[in-house]
Amino acid sequence: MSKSKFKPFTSKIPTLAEWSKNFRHRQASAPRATLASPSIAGLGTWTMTLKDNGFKRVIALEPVPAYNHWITGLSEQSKGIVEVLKKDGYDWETYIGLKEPQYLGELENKDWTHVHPGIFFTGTLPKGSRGEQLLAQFMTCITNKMALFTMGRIQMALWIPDSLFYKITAAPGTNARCKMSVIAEACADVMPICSTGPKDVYPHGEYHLVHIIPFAESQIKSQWDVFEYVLKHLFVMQKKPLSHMVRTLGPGADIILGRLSFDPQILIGTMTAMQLDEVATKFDEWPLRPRVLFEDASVFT
Amino acid sequence: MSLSLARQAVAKRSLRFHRQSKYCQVLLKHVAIPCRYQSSAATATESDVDTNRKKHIIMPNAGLSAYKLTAKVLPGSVAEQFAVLKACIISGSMVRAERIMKELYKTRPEEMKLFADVNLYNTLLNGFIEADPKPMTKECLTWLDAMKPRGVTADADTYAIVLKGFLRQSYHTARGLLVEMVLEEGIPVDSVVKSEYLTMADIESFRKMVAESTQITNNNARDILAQLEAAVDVVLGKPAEPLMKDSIAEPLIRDANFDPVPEVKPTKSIGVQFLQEQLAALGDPNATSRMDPYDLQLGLEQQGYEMALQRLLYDKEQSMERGDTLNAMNLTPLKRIMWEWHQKMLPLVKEEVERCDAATSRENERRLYGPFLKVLPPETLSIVTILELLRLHNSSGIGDGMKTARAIIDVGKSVEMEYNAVQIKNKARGFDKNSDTHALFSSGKLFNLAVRKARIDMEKDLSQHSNGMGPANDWNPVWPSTIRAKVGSVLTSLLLEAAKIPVPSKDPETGMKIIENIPAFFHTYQYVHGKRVGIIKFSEQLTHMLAREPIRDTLHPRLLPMLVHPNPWLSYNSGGYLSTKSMCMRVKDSAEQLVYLNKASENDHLAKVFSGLDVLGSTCWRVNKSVFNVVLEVWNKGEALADIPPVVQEHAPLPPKPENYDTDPKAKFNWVSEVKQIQTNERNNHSLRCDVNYKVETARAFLNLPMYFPHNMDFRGRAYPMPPTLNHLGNDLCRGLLHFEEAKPLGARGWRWLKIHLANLYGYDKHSFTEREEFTMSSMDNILDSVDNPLSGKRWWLKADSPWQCLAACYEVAAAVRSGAPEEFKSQLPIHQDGTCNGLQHYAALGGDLAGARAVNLANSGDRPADVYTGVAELVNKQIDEAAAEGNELAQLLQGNVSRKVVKQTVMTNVYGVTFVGARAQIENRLRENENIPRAKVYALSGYLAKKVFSSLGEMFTGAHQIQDWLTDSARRIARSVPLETLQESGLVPGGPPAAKGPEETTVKKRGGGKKKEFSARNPTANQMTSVIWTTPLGLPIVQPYRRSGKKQIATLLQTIFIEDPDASRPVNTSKQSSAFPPNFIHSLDATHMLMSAVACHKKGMTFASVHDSYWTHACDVDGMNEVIRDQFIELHSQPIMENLIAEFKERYKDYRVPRTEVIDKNANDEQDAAGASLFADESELDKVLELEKQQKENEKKDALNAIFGLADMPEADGDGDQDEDDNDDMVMVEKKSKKNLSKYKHTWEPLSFLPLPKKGEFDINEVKKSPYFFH
DNA sequence: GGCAAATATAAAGATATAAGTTATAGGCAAAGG
DNA sequence: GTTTTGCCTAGCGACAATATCTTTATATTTGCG
Repeated sequence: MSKSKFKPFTSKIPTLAEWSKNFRHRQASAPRATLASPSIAGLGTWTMTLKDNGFKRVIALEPVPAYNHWITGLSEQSKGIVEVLKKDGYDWETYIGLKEPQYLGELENKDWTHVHPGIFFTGTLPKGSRGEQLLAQFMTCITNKMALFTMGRIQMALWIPDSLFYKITAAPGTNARCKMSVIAEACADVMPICSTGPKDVYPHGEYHLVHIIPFAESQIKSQWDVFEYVLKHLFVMQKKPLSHMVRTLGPGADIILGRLSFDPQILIGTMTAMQLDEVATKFDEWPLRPRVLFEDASVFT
Repeated sequence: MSLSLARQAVAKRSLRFHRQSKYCQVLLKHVAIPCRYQSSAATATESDVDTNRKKHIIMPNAGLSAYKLTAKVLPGSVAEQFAVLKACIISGSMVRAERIMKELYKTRPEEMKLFADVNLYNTLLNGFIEADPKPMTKECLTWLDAMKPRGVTADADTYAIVLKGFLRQSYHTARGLLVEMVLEEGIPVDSVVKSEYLTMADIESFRKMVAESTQITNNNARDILAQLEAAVDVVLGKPAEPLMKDSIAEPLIRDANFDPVPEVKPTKSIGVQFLQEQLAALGDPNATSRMDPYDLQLGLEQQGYEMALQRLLYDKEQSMERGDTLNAMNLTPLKRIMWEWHQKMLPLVKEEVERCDAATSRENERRLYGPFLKVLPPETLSIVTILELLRLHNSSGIGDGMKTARAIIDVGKSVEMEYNAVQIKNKARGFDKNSDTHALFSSGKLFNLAVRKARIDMEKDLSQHSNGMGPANDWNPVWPSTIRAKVGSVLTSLLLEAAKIPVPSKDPETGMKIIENIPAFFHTYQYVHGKRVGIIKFSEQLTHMLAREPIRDTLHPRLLPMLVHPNPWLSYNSGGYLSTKSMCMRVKDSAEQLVYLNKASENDHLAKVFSGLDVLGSTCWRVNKSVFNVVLEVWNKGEALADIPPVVQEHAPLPPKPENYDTDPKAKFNWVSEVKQIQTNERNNHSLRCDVNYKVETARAFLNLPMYFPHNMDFRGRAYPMPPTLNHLGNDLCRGLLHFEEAKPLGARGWRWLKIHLANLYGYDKHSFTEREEFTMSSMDNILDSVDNPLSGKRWWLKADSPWQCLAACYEVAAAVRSGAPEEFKSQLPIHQDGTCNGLQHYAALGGDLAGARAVNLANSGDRPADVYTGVAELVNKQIDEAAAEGNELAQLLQGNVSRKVVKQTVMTNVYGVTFVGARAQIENRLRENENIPRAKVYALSGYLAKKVFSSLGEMFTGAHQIQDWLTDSARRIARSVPLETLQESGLVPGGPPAAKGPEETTVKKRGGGKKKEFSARNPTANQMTSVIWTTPLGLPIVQPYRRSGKKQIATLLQTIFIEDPDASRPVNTSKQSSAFPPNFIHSLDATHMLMSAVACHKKGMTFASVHDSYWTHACDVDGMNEVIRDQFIELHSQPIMENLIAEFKERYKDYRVPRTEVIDKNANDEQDAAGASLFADESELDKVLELEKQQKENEKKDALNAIFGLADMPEADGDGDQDEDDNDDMVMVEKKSKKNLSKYKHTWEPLSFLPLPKKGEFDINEVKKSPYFFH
């Protein structure tokens, strides 16, 4: 049942035209710039596609000299459309640098009622922990309007590995439901565009292109640190009811159960982002809640 | 003191000997025939070879099935069932017990044949007899009859139990049994009467039976009855009360200057005084202060949780009596709340027990842990749980909490220990024998190996498996950790439910004030490196409460220093504390170590090791009151000083959030980690402060009392005191707080050594003895000032390397000086003689390394001690200068910056096998402290320097390095090796038993068929089960424990926990085995040297203590000890240690095979070599490769392009496919090319062999005798 | 009432979890095309 | 079947990942004649 909820992807590769169809509204609003973060090999290709597809300016983030060389070549033949920045999309500093006027500084647009008309972020996330971490971070940045999203409600199109795709799109009650799906659910539309076959790309594995459009307003209203604390603790056991897991938030935290608008017997994994946010809010209001919410046993010698 | 007291003790006990004729007789039998042992000693040289061979315990490889039989390793599930069985018997659930027995015989017949011994049966039978409400004699007889067919021979205890049962029912049957016993089993009647399963009343009823059996006509029966009567008379003819208080017992506290014990803020006391208070409080007012120390020690060990409970109860009742209202009760808030928890928890425990009783066969968990909840009353279970949880506060680096796994296992373990303690206490008859041993030991006789042997033999005569404690033949299976965890989790979860704290709060909606009853503890989780860790946390309110109250209420003391001599080690698990069962070796999760130790113990190989440990334990200590007072003052002031951390009142204010906290993840992250760091620091400081608090508390508790530290060993044989908090291995503070009990006049030499000692402690230890002596004399003003105004004066002592010890030395020196006649001053201060880089000393001795020997003072090297670190630094500097002259930039930067300190750590850790990386890190740290070094260059410089240090070390200690390498290599070979049988069993080598193992075969197939790789020379890891094992010159078998972890998840009530599975097959960790072998081997040698020296010192009447390679004695005995140290070192190294080692290896690993990879295609190999060479040498070739790579990448790119967008001209899959194939072709060609050039390898098994030993150098070990700074 | 098949249940094995990589890089052993 | 990837990185003393899903093994029930 869980699987049937997802749009099945054919291993057939969509053509560029097909792909473009999915971004029709974008074409209408004539994008002025894009960011590409070609994190994995072979995707200089991706940059090239963007170049050939009506973007006015493509800023390519590529820190690895070997690949950088490649993109630079691309840049040269692109007549100034493609611009190479030797920065890593993984680095936080990169996004500060991008706010410089010569890059995206001019385009900053604090109006979140509309999707940012001028900036489009795209790239490929690597398989493994790094990519996962990065995607999760993108989502928290959206909901908190941090980093890239200080510049506005920027839409993204990301190539992500299979496993990540299932996680980020997991609906309440599904097997892949996790912290990241909750945050994604709360702050953005995540829509599949197309997929690769298992061996189409290196490193091997299925990749999916997802279109991420931040909501005008995140559903997470509680204080972020509190929400994160609550989320982290509750998701230790998703198959247990909230009434059980809420106790792990603090001694006597079950007192907030009666203050909720829904049945506390609900299983964690089936809770919606809004419900979780409500828990976080009530938890925050609870006078006896633990003072310190940072509790990383960061024990290094 | 010890002598007079000991003599008294002996005299006193000898009275008991008369009563306890059996012990007396046996003891005399053995001791009175010294020639038996002398003769063997006389022929020792002659039979040396023989004994040497026997000295090695050799067991089948841990991977072989034979191992399980020989080593008698109890499988986990059986161990679990045994524990349950015992718990059932103890709690009277005999029906269940019987069912378990039947089930065991049905499902585990083989194991039962091996492990179901007469002691098990006796326990079971006794359970039937003592069954409530009436003896289950029928079942008893059934199982008695079942013994013989199952190969279990009934013994006197068996019959005692059965007879006891029938005496209450039918004299007829009893008589029949008696006759059967004597005639068929040949068990003498009197041995039955002596059985510890019989009470005096039981024996009394024997008499009654005899009296009522006058009409018996059968001759045999009459005869036997007569014997019985006689035996009964022997026992009952004596006073029935065995533990008569000796009124002549010397009062424990006999210190002339008995000081009033000052109060420690905020805590009061633990330990002895605690015990005394308790005893006094519980209506034993007179006995405490004049109690026999032996009994007091027993009391101390046995002040179980019951005591704590009763104390709580007592306090409570007292306040009630005083008419306190509930609110104004004279209990501290904490105690009151603990009482409430206890009250709340009791019904919960009781309910749980009932639920367990009612548990259906479906409720497996309850059926498993249920019986264990019945071995102790609910009151005890409750208090144990409360106190254990409170004790674990802040353990495992968790702030205000503990890891769940730790908590529940500890609770379970505590329940088990308490249960054991209660068992022992309830059977007081078992103790006399023990105190006899103790008396014997106190007299010093047990250091005579012959007497020791006699004593051990005697114990063996009396009981096969005596542990010196409790009923000799008790069958007491240990609770496997799974059981402990489950039992602990039940109790813990009940406590979590019960323990609440009322806290004022308010409703956030209405703003109404309310009281919330929040849990004192709660179960939660934390993530560490993405892994969940279960935590039990204290609520903040509880933490605050704890902080305000003395630790004595929450810290249930355990393993305190002893008041009397520790019991001598008679077997691997008998010795040390009087009634707390302890192991002579600290073994963690390595069954193999235990097996070898046990075997060695059984075969009497450990006598010398044990007497060494006994000597260490016999050293009597006192708290140094002068130092203690200063410590106390500092502590109460809350000042940070020396090792004492400051009091931190409130949390430090958090740093302000940065401007861009809400927008920049980096900024946020930095701030969060800063906060976390602050929190960790606060936590660390707090636990440091707690640690010091425990130490000070312990010191205070023993302020006027003698202290003994029972010792045991780590797996290499290094000795450690068992009391964990305050001991002489602790930090400077601990050491400063302790000195010898005995005071000995300094004499001229001692006075000199005292002065030298002070200089050493100050840090002035690289100079000649005379210079050091002068240093002390010239510092006299400072010393006196330190003594007179330790805190208000110049605080000179604080500048010392070891301030507290230095202060102690100052007191001693000052007192000596002021006595007017220093040489007559009686000193208690231990004087240290430290090996100079002891590891290297042993290496140098083994390698016969001349230069090395000089560098570490094995040979005299001048009028000052040679200092390896300086030596290495000099050598390095020389090389650097040369390199700098040649223009090496790095060397130039380093010139003049390489001090002794920079290289010290690396040189020191070199013997531990530090790697280049580690060494570089160390040096890096040192270089960073130096401002002359440009930051950016530090890394490169440290790498460069590390290399130089390594090469210099190699130069200075050639022999040592060769040996180190040889050891590493040999260990690697061993750890990779596999016994021939394993190969034969798996059919890799012909010649094995032709598939005799039916079931074995199938299981192997099952496993192999699944997913696991097949066992072969190429893939041997899963079957590499061979640990490196060797025997020290003293006979201690050493087993390196490094294996792959075999942890499994275990379900408990709170969560699953992850613990080592005792049944898991755990292949060795080859690299750890080999890299750790050299240090372990050397440590086993230095441990040997230390134990030898300990015994030798003791023989000469010197007090001895040690911290591994630092040997301590009274000042006046330093010269004597120095001689001993050297003699023992020479004796140790005069043996062909390395030759013995290799011989042992060859014997132990006879017929072992090592996987070997060899090149079979010579040509291919050559080709590859050529190709490899060209790859780097030939420019054009290199270009070609690069070109190829480039092209490959291009193809990849194209490929990806096609894949993603279908941009290729040809539509869809076809084009892609072609493209793919083309690409692949290219790539394959490249690969093929390289593949063609690759050599073929063959994997084979070859016999385990060793490299020849490195050649020994010229150094003559006897030089040590003449080296003044060997230890200094 | 006996035995085999089918089903239920338990044990064992796998996998995901969090989230900046923590400053370093070489040697050796596990794993996999 | 041998290159690539990955791990750890000075020893001992002080211990310890866990929830949940998947697969496999074992126990129990059912079904049948």
